[in-house]
Amino acid sequence: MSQRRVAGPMGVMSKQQEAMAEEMMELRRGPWTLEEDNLLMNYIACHGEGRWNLLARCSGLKRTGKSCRLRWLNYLKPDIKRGNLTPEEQLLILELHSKWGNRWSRIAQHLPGRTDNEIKNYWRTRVQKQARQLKVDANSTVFRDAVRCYWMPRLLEKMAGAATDPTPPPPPPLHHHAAMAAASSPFDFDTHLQQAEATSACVVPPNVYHIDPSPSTSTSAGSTAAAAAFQPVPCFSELRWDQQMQSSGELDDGGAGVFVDSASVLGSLSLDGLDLGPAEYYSDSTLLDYLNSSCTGSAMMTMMTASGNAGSYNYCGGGGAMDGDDTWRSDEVCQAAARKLGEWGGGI
DNA sequence: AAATCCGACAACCGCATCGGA
DNA sequence: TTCCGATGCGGTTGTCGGATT
Repeated sequence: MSQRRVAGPMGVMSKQQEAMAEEMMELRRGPWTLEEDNLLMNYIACHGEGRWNLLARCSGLKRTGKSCRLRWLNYLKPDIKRGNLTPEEQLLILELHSKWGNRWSRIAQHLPGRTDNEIKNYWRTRVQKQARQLKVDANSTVFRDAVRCYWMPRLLEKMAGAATDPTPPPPPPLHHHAAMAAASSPFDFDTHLQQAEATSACVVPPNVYHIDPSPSTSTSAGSTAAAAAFQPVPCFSELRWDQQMQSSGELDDGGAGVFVDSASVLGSLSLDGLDLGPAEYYSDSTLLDYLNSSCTGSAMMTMMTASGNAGSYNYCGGGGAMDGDDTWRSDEVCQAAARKLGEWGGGI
């Protein structure tokens, strides 16, 4: 783009002439007004999309063709979907980004109504922020593991929660966790994605995943990572519990931070007044499964130990307490991920 | 109540690519 | 084959509104 033709019969201008013309036209910049939006929409309604520079000259808009195109594609186009990204969409973005990196427009093709700009902003404001808080690079394997093992399951829980009956289930049977895992049917994301690509269809994964239990062995950002699937594992709620326990001082778990140590204290448990029975019947995972599946908001859990000490803990897991972006906003989440990754040798 | 901070998102900028002359 | 306008893409900046101090 180093040279341009001198103005000739085709009406092509030199750079200087172009600058002068721009100056005369006083090209507008910054936010679009309602009048400009109407002008643009009317012009496109009459003449269709494309030929953006021509549009800019002929529509009466004092904008560049680029600016017109961007305004239309990112904001005015009728099929643009507004509002927060759904958990399904967030999950898809995470998954596709792990495959393709910053190929925003390509990712956007799989989210009907969402623009590349919107997805890019989402990534920068939400995802990269979490990476910063974890003090890792957003493209690092460590962070991808955190996404895969913590964030994605959380989103899946939300998706599952939205699709199920809101009434809490009865207290869990023993080994409830294993039963849930066994009930999950496997889902291969890559296969699903390939089918969708072949048909140009929207890729929305089903709610049920099958887990790859070895996060630190995750491979490249390619197909293996994408194929990693998930079960409803105990998630960040576990660590919230853990923090509550440690900070309370009522039940000293020795700082190990594992709920099962505390739960194994002889005694009884109750949740919002509902007797859950002897504490020793509960492993951390069965209890957490129950909490995750039954508590849509906060709940008060009480533990009475054999020695008569009572401890009450406010459980803040479940869908209701983690609506929206809170999933990732909380400091506990970051600390949790950091600690877990440390356990895996993630080296934060 | 005012000042400041911060997150979200719209918009801009520079570069790459494509296609027509 | 070369040139150059049009378009697309990704990175960055600017602006605004809500939250916090």
